Amino acid sequence: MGKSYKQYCALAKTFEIVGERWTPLIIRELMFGGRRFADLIEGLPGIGASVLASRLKDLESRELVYKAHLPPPAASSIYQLTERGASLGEKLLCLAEWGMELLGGKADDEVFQNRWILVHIKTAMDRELAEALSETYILKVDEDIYRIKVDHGELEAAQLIEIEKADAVITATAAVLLALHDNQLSFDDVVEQGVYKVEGELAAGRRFYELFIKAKRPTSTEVAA
Amino acid sequence: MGKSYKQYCALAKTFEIVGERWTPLIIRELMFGGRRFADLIEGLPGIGASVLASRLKDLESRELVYKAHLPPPAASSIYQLTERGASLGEKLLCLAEWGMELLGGKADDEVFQNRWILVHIKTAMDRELAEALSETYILKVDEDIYRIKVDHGELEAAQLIEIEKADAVITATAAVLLALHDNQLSFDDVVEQGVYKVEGELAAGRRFYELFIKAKRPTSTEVAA
DNA sequence: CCGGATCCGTAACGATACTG
DNA sequence: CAGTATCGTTACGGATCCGG
Repeated sequence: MGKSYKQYCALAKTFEIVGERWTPLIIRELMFGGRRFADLIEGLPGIGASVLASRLKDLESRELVYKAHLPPPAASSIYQLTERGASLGEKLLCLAEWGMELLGGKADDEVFQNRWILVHIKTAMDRELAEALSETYILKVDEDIYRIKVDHGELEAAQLIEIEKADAVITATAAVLLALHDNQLSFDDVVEQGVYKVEGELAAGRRFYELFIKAKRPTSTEVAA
Repeated sequence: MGKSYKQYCALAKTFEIVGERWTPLIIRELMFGGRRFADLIEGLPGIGASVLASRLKDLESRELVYKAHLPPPAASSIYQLTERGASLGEKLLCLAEWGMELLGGKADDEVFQNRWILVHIKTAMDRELAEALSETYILKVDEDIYRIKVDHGELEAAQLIEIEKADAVITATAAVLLALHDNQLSFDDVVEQGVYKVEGELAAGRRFYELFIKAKRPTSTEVAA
């Protein structure tokens, strides 16, 4: 695969793996559950099938990813993170946190997939607020359903097939969530307009917003001041 | 520069910068003080001058690095991290922490530079131990001198021109420090053999070892069990 | 349809040489 | 010392094709 840096340095060794094009994004895609080859192709627009195959082989050989052969009648196989691979994923979120400021409003030529909201949620969580909480939310974005569970600062997020019970079920479109995060809409407005629906406790729905969506970075008006 | 992923995702945006070959290592090189073009070439064996120039331009344009023109008679200029660049460096250390396990003993074809000990120290620090401490160490490795200051969990590390006073001055070769970290030598042995010299408080010299050098990962015997 | 392998044109990289 | 210029080699992106 890529050339080694030939340096006795932990940072260099890590970036021999994760510094190759697409590799960190492949790990991101696998962070919230196993995915098939075709799913990955779809989630990574622009990647070539040959590059993906090659990256997956490399990650398998390093035991960061393994291929699980589903029993018939599925007749398909999915790629999953090993425990070590998942621990790398957590570290990648450190960098995502740094990159949060690079994210202004979404440009027209940029792709966004609902699933990435979970990345956002895991990195943007207000840890101070989360310390005092123990709550489970269901988030419905378009056709996708996610479970987000906070337990005294610990966060668990996953994609679901069907709705489970939770302290609050929140329904919104990706556009609304992004606009909320970018401070283009206020929480009260979206609730009032019915585009951020909360079933269950309304206060829990607000806590979800405070925890995960509300921008922690300066708004454009604050920057101007 | 490198092609954009065209994804509205903080992780993708970050890796458009730091995912290019050499870029994370350039930031590593700048983490402990400004360096000249030629210094960088020397610290990054294998990089081409054209690639380095191009990476530095990119980092400058993103305001992660700036070029400081030293006043005459220095007649030279150095590259430095901006504050934002330094904050990225801190995040990179998260990944270095993950990669620590990839570091076995040093291979013969691998390069090692004394300065990287500071990377190691910043990522390997035993945080629990550090919480209770407030101490400054001088580390002399071959011709290089470093100041490492711990203050209740906060760590500050820099390269020095000359020795300052500190709680302990430790003198050792890089080979000894690496062998210590790899558990090939014990602390008591190296002190007794005089290859890990401590001026000042001996106990402080031992704390330095416990804090920064002692391997936190399983030894080969523990793995076998 | 899924999971690739193969081929091909283009862009990035590494090494060396050259310049202010 | 601080780069730029050139050139051969490698990696990537896109398309096509193939076996299960």
